[in-house]
Amino acid sequence: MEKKVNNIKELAEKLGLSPTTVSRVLNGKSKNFRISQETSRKVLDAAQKYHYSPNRIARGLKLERTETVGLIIPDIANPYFGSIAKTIEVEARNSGYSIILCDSLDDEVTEAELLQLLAGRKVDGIIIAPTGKSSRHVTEIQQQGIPVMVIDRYLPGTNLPFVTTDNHLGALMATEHFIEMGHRNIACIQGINGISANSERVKGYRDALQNHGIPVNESMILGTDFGEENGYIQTKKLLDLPTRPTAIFALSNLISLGTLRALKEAGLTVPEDISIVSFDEQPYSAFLACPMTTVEQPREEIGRLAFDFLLNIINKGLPTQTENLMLKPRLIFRESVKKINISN
Amino acid sequence: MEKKVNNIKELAEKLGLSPTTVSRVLNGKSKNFRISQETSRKVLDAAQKYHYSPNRIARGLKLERTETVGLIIPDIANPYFGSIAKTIEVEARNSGYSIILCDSLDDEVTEAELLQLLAGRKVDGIIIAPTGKSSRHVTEIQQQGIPVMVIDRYLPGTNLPFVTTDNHLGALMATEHFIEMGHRNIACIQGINGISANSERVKGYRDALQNHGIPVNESMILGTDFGEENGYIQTKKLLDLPTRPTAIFALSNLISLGTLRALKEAGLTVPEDISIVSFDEQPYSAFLACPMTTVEQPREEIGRLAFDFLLNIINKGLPTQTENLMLKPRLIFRESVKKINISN
DNA sequence: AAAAAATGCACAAACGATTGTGCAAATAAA
DNA sequence: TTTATTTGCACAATCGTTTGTGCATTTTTT
Repeated sequence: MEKKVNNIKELAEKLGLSPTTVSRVLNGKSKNFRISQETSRKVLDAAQKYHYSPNRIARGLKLERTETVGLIIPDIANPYFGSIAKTIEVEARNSGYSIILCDSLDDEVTEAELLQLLAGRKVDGIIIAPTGKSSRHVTEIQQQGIPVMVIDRYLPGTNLPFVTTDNHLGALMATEHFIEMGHRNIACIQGINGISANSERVKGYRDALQNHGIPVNESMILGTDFGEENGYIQTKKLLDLPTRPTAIFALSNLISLGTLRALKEAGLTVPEDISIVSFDEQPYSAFLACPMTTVEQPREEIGRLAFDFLLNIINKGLPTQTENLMLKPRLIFRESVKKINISN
Repeated sequence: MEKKVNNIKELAEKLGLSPTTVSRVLNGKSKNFRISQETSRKVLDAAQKYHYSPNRIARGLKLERTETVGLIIPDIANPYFGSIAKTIEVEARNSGYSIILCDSLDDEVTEAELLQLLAGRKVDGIIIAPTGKSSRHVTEIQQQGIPVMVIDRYLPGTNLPFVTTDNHLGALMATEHFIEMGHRNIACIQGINGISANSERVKGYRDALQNHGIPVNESMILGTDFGEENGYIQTKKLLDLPTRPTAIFALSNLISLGTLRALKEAGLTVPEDISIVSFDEQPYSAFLACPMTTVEQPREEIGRLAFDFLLNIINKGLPTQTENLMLKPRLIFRESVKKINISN
């Protein structure tokens, strides 16, 4: 095996050529600069032989393009985000990009810091699943000229392009399923109040009820965030109510896990004692004590489209308004919703 | 808000100083180069005022240090790896490093490509959860002078430093639990045959049996990889056997999910019809149809230690042999193992 | 007061690529 | 044969840092 060559100058010297020529050949610009076929071939062969590949840092400096994309995720340990991250990474790699992964720990301050960090690292673009209600720090980054793509939710009042699930539809379908099964007193444990994904889901829940002439009981909409603990706490509250709901709509996979914990503690079983539908399909959904009916989000598609759009913005500087997309979720029917008497 | 300054030269001009001085102050080298307190203060103030932060690409080029670490994971959608990735990212960030995330898709060829990719991106080090049996491509990277840290398993015959769970102990504990509960015919669905994590677990399984004078039935050790499908297929095979095992030890969280699917299809329930213990604790483990007894790996510790060690190697060029660590797992008792008659 | 030492900072090269332009040599046209 | 055109490549600047060294000026020592 030939000794590795470390930079373009060394390779050029071995070939008796200038770095200019080598660079142009390696970047496929031979034609534009009238490099002869013969020279081109020699350069390419030598590059292989000596295992030369351009230093991407130097390249990035000169080109002001790092072929790197920042990805900010509230919790990469959550398989929902994990699988989105996976698709994004693979999709990016296929286009020559790498992903700088950042976990915002579901914390707005951290998130703001991460955005600055990524800007400092000169990423070509950022994909973010925002954690909080505030969007100032995100738009600021956009105004600094860094292409940003929002996933999982959108940020109202901004022109940040996004790709999300149609959360309203998902919640509508789930709630209608409850209603069809005879439920009237349906609780909704929400995530962060005020962010779009949550608002849309709650709105879907409300709309479904109203469409069927069922009054919305505001005390049945409760919760503070998408975590497990929230699901646990809110469920306990619900169980303490004089008239318990017959069904719980959990707006995230972690919330429903918390709900299950609270129910178990209380010695209640699904769906006999209480029915559940959860947002976010998971590999284990089918194997829970009671196989869970879930709203499945098209995670692969979200990831793929988010990166593709980002790439478009990076390359063509597309007007960002056009890049908004809401994908249809799917309701997966299992056994966690019990059919009950309408009279109930 | 003051206009942003884009490079050190601009900032130096505003201050009437040279880039040299500005750079030295910003890097905390004022003393070494006798920059006056007054000048230092001015520089620091101006840097804040004009929102200047050094271009990390240029810096990386000059210093030959990118403050970037590559992370190669077989499947980031798997929450086991997700939570390891999370700790690593946070730990790295606290030390000024960023993570370039790569998903090897559990494919050796991809993994080899990713290692080259990361080398080309001039990462300061690499943390890898290797996917296959081969370790050539990993040691090659190490020989190129890039610090490498292996997690989740170790690569025998190399001097690649690693931090893993004590897989032998975990499997030993799990199998002994089965035995104590009266099981004698215990199947073991393994992952990739030949990699350390798997071999250690299988060895733990064997040793537990032998310690108790139970002969090892080789046909009860089966399986090809850590995926869900493997768990499904092997379980079906086991169920077709003339004398079914009374217990299944699944060597990964995905395998046990596959096992559950097969059992469900066959109309069998846990633990009445068959007992299970699974490697890898998960948030949902407690809420499965039958709450699962699991072997929990110390994921946070693995991630944290892996990065800390890597940083040591990067900074101090420590001899890598000293950085090996095996952490104790914990057996979490739930209800998936039934007590049966010894006579059985 | 002269010599020595300390103080405070700047020059310019280097990291490894890319690129606008320029300039011979070879070929074609007149 | 002379001029014009094409072919094939190289020079040198540039991206934004960092850093070894050098050089005035001020302060201290003798």
